[in-house]
Amino acid sequence: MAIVSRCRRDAPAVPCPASREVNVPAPAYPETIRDAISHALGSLYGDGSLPSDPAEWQFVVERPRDRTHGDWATNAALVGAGRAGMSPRHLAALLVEHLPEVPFLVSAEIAGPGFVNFTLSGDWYLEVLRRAATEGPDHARTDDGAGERIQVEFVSVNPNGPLHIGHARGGVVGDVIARLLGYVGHPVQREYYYNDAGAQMTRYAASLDAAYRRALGENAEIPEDGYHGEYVTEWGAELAAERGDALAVLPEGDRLAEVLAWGLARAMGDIEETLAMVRIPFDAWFSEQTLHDRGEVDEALRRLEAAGYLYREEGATWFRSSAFGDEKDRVVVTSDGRYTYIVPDIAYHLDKFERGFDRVINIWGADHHGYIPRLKASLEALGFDPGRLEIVITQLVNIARAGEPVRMSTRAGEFITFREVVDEVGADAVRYFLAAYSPDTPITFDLDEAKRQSMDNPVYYLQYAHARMRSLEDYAAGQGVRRLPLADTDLSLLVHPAEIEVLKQCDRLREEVREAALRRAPHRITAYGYDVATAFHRFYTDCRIVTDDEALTHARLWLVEAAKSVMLATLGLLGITAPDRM
RNA sequence: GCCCCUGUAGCUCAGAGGACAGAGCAGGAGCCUUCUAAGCUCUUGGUCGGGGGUUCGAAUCCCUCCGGGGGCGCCA
Repeated sequence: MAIVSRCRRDAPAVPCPASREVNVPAPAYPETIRDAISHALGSLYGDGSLPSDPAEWQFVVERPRDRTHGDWATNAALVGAGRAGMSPRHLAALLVEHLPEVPFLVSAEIAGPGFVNFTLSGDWYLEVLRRAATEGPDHARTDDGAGERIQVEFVSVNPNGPLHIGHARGGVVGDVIARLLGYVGHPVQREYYYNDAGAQMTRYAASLDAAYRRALGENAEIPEDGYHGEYVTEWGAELAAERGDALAVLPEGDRLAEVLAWGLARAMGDIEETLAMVRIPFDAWFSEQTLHDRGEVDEALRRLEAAGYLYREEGATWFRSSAFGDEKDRVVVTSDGRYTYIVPDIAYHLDKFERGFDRVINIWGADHHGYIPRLKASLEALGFDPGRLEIVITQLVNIARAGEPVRMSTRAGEFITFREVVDEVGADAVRYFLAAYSPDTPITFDLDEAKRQSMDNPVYYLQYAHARMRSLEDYAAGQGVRRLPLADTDLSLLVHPAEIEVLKQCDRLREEVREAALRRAPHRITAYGYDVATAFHRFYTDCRIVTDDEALTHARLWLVEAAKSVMLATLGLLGITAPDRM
């Protein structure tokens, strides 16, 4: 049936009167259009109009950049023209003629070099409203990821000091990615891996021990290669205040073990607390020590050996990672018999896959990117598909004050802690800022600027939209307006361009989340939230919601309800609070 | 030297092969006796770092050159 091709070119941009149909199942866009195109191409192939099977054509159905081109567009005719042996526009015409009837679709027009632009009826947007308003913030969830169990491992900072802003970026990016993956249906586990067993912890203990003894009045020096941050001094004093000289009198080995245990708990406590301040939850905290205790570290090495990828040279044991694309082989056992850090890391990743995750996503800082090839090499050597391990690299976060960069180094100790940043700027603003840029983009967080411009911060723009929605509810209630049931509301009264624009933005939620999840791109959601807020603020300015016109008031209140559910979904995915008033 | 990221409006950044390259901020001009002006409208501003190539079509993919950031230990 070719009915759609005969639709008027000047089809009204505003909705037609609301359909009185009650139980029309809502199709999913753009999938429905894609199916219709495939169907049309199939029948063209079937009747001999196409020389080859179009089933393999890689066409897309996407939003046209220019809004006047309609709601959806496809490049199918451009993609297939070559193989069909006809001009794109001619193929597009055939395609349009063979399109089956599609609910809510009012026109399919050929445009430009051979695009087909699709326009949906206003009824579709009322369908969007109904769904969003009645089902709440979860209305756009999908089951795309139902078959793929994913673990997101992030932050994973060693427990030997406070978190800094770079760690925080990984935290926010990982957290939002996990939320996105969950929204599109993946079973997701969020895990924090901490190294409580290595040389760094020994150094940390020695540093803390020195600070502790200094606090007791002893003449102790923090080792050259130790940790020199202010917090070490503070925590040493804390330990002294808590335990007095009870540890100082122990033999050195026992004392250091005690200090290490205390310091580990102190650092982990600080880290957990800081993460809680910015609403970054974890399902599991995985200790490296447990891998040693269960023999998994030895086992990992044994399996590499059994696979034939270990050899001895210059007194050390090497892993032939270069056989899997790494630039050179790596030492796994040092000449004095100690494992290098990669061994427990290999054991850890084996453990992950043996726990049944189909995919493992690690969020790492840019300074670890060189480590990816050897880790993937180890998985491949042990028979795992390295493609199941995915590393998201976040570029650096620089801190600045009044435009002056602040240089930071954990070991040198000169750094501003994440906790301080949160105290200064607030959890919502920090989360927004850290989520708003592509992980590939280095960012500079200027504290003075963040404070000075806090009222211009886009996060408030989003939150303000929500606060307005809530305040409208309260105002309506105060005027004695009780929203009618949706079925008794005449949504066809919603014809103002600003109203339609709100619904069009609401309609984007599902596809935006899908794309952001697929691309591991939290920043798409901050941008989308901004668009929703813009549409809403404009609607608020252009249309008075609560008026003497009762029917229109009810319709608009339902529109507000739909927008609120989309805004809540967006803020929820970003982990940003939705204030009732500002 | 090798590897990764990056170069788009004055500034900060979106844009994973499509139509006329977008947004915020900054600059200019306006909008509050009515539901929150933390808001809204209009507007100025571009050799997508340079050069080749692939393609019907390139900011996007490939090569090369130039600039910026980061990483390259028997440290984690």
